[in-house]
Amino acid sequence: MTQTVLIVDDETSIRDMIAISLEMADFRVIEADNAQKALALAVDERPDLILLDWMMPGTSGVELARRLKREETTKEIPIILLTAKSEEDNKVQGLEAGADDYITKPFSPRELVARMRAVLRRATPASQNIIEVDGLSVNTDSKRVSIDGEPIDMGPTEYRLLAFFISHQERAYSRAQLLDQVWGASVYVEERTVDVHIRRLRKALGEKHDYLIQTVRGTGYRFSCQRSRAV
Amino acid sequence: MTQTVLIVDDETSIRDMIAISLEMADFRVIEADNAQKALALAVDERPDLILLDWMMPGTSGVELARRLKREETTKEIPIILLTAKSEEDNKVQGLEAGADDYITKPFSPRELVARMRAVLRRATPASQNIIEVDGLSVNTDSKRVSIDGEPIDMGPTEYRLLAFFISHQERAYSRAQLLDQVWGASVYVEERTVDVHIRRLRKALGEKHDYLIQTVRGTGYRFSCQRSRAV
DNA sequence: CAAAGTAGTGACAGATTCGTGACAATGTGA
DNA sequence: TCACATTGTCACGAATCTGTCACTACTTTG
Repeated sequence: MTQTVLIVDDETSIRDMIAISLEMADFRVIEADNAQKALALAVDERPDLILLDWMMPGTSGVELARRLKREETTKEIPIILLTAKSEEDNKVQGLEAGADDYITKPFSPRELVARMRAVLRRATPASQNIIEVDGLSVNTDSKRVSIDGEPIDMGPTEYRLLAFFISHQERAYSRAQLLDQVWGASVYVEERTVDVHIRRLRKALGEKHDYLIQTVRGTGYRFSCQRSRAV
Repeated sequence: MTQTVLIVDDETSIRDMIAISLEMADFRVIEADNAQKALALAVDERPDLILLDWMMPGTSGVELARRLKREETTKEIPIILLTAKSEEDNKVQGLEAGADDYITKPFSPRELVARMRAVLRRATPASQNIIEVDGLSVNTDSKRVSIDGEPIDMGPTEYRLLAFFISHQERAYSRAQLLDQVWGASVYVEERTVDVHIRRLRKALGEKHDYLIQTVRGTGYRFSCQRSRAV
């Protein structure tokens, strides 16, 4: 879950110093020395946060901030302005341009990281790893399953089974394969045990979604959102 | 609220001199004469600031600074480097290692205290950092927790646990991860200890809010304001 | 249709995991 | 020094999960 930060500053030495501090604080860092490149990188890489120098030759930091906040793809990314001036009107101007915070040079790495965390906390509800199929969503970060937005409970084994299935859809697995994948290769349990857990999983999914777990007679089970037609 | 300062220097005479100046300025002082002890003390005592000698036999001050900034439990503690050399590249090297300021020997006690106060002031950003969820608010500056405006009490560990959780919502953490994040990587306690502190935290939150700390069976715990539906 | 094979289902005992109160050790401040 | 708060550990019981079985329902085959 490393977060990426884009540093935009025309001075290499400043960029480097910041980059080192941030990498130590476990951020991934990408850099740009002008507005043009910054814009391109922001769109391409979708950083979690942008550090923007106020003074730059060509397009200024404020102008760039304004543009970033206009673009649909980048408008959600929080921006912190770096400024050498401490005048109040710069602050206002910066915040009006859409910056989320600003910090006055010189600043300590500590202070910078602290501000960044504050901004990130405010902004990001932490990106989550979610797989969704027909209203059924499995969140592997919170280890939670929800149907039409409502979280539902199930046993650990049922959860692992579902998590495996939802990331291996449209493929039939034998009971032995499921035991290997979900229980682990070193566990010895009866094959029919799989049936019981499949039953419990179907029950947890409820009538509207239990069709997702399909029986492949003579083979095993399959997860698929395509319903089969009876012959 | 007396603040604690850790002095790390291999020369007893220098340590003593600094210690006396600082105690007179109403700081509590703890000392270490090598990197090993310093690290241990930093983790145990969580000083508010660390004064670190650049030149020490064995692990150097820079190296120690780097380590301190890597550890989750100590990375927030500001560091001032003491150096006999005044070369510019040392300064850069020190700041790169994560130091917040540096001061060149010889220095006057007055100057030292002034710098320390400056760093400590910077360390506590004026902006109030408040995270609020369903009437529960955690102020990470005042380190206070309140429910519906009413301040509530809890132990330091419970506070750290809650502070971690509230800024890492909707994610399941194992007991080992929580120990790493909240207790620190170098602390060895039983995993079940987490359970006990979870219990204490839940108790402190009271019946209306203890649902926020959810058990993820077979895994660990999760902070979330979404209640699950039983099946 | 009968027989054989395959999957669904409910129940249950044992195993695991978690909640909880108690306690001793330690730290802290008066 | 004493009272008090905090912390980590433990032991016990409660809650939940798990694997297995027995039985039923259904499907395929001959």
